[in-house]
Amino acid sequence: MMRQGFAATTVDQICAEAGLTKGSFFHHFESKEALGLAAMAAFAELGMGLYAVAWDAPDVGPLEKLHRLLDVMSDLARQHGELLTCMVGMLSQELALSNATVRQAGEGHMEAWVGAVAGLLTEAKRLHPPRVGFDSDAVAWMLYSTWQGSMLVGKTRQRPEMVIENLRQMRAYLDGLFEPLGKSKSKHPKRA
Amino acid sequence: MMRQGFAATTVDQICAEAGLTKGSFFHHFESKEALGLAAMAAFAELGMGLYAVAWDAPDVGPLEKLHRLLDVMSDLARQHGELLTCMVGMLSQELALSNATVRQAGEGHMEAWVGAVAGLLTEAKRLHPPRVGFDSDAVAWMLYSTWQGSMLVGKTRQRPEMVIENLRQMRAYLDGLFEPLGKSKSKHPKRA
DNA sequence: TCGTTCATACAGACTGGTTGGTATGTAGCG
DNA sequence: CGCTACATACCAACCAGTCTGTATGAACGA
Repeated sequence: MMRQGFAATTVDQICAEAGLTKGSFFHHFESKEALGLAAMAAFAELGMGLYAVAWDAPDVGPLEKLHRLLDVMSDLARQHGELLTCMVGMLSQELALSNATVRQAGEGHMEAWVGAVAGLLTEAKRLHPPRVGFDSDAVAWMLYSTWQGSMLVGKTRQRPEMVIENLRQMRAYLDGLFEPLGKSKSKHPKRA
Repeated sequence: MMRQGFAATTVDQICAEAGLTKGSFFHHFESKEALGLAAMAAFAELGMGLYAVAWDAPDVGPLEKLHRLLDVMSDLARQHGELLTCMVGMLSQELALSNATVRQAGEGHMEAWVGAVAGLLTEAKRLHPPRVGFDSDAVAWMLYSTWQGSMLVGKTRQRPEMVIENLRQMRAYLDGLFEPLGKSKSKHPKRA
């Protein structure tokens, strides 16, 4: 589904790759749509597990956690190269306007990521009062949108370096929110 | 295709909506894929026409042109609301990894937008030397990725306000590149 | 220990509707 | 006459989903 999209992926193909038959498929899944939802959920859980090593790190400040999150995302881009694709973004793009169930599921998975990041941003605001205020949710949605867009464009251009470069700029944007000027600029030296 | 994706949109459906028959369809298009490519090209041309009113404005500086471009994009988000979708992003997402022709076409359309924006950024750098240097192409790709991602996420959340808010933050990011601090902050007062 | 029961996990054949694409014909027009 | 723009009829392949059957194994009573 990540390679071909939802509609172009047939149940027969899935069964062949799984080494099972259609009878078995429809024993486990009520419909093809149900599998799509399950695939999204499984992918999201997998991803959240990876992200969690960043934001669940003990004895680490919220700003550092955000940087570690960007590290994880950069690693993903490096490891998966031209095949870096998000199941949630993929199925949402294809089905959001024609399938309300999938749309809501995608929205939910997105909210989970954004909720965690917004929490870190709010905590970071408390510890490092920024010069100009900002809305944690708005910034988190912005970061998520850029992340999704980067994977989409990076896939189309077959250029994972661009995704990493975009993440570098996200880092700069984030730092800019907390370090308006002059402050400890090299606190998080050239990562990613 | 923007509502359902490429694969889920049948030639019969297209013919019905166009008020024509299949015989006629395959007289004008060699295949369904050819229509997809044509749809992408038509959409890109339409979009570039809208963007052009920003970057082809006479007697206007490059930075102002960039801001007008963001104005155009905000207007698009406002006007199209929950249906704001890019044909290029849509078909690229679905087909980039399984259809090389569509992938290259999508890449080409993306490059056209990015090329124009990178040109403006380079010109702006000449006129308003930024405190820290940046790569025009990298920033342009970042902006485009965020634009694509915002449309994707905004569609999934059914929340066009988020797209507009993201564009606001893109504006701030852009300004931050040229106005490190203290300078004429309200040169482009609360637009978007 | 053994037979019975029953639910689960799977296989495989089948179907009715659909799909992209083709073959053929024709109306209109310069 | 010949070319373009369309229509009609048709097809073979395919698709999601169904139906029916079977192997396995746990639970249980005697």
